[in-house]
Amino acid sequence: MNLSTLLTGPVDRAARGLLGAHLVSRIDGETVVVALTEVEAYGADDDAASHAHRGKTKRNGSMFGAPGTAYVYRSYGMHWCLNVAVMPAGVGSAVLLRGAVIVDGESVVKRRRGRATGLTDGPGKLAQALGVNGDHDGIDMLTSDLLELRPGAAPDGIVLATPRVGISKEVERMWRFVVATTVGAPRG
DNA sequence: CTATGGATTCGCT
DNA sequence: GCGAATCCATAGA
Repeated sequence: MNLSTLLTGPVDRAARGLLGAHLVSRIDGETVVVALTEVEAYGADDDAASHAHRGKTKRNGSMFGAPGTAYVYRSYGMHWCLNVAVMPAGVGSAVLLRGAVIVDGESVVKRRRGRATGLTDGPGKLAQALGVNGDHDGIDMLTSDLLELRPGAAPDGIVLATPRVGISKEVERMWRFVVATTVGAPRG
């Protein structure tokens, strides 16, 4: 199955299927490549934990974009979080990219993050590692050179489904997917 | 108009 | 383990 097909389908399926996919960032002229190891699915009206729950707004508009559209939002006033819009345009579903392993560009990431460990094991960290900020909201990651999503090898390990992190509603929905071989998988 | 509440991270204890 | 840092769209008056 190709990425476009995957991203047009149900958001929990898409999230699970994105594990192992590669994300290539060429932001600021520096290349960083990561392989996704931790994602969360966020639905539309029926998912009270989702930003799209109360409909389309200026802030979450990209969530309603075509499959593969980047939805970038500011979290807690200081961090950026990167999501991939899922389902046909007009439907507010997205997959939050929470964690990854670095495939290429580790030195760039260390410089951007200002540290040598814990580089990409959290949504804010991952966005910073890739150089993603509010300017990149709305980018089509299936066609952009700046931020490109491309198929990768299936995850080498068991995939766990757990409750999502940091939310207060819909806690029982098992929509966080983590590759179990990720050593020290956070808050599992 | 003002108040509020986060899909978090880091440093200090 | 705990709390501070810090933005701004949304909701309510």
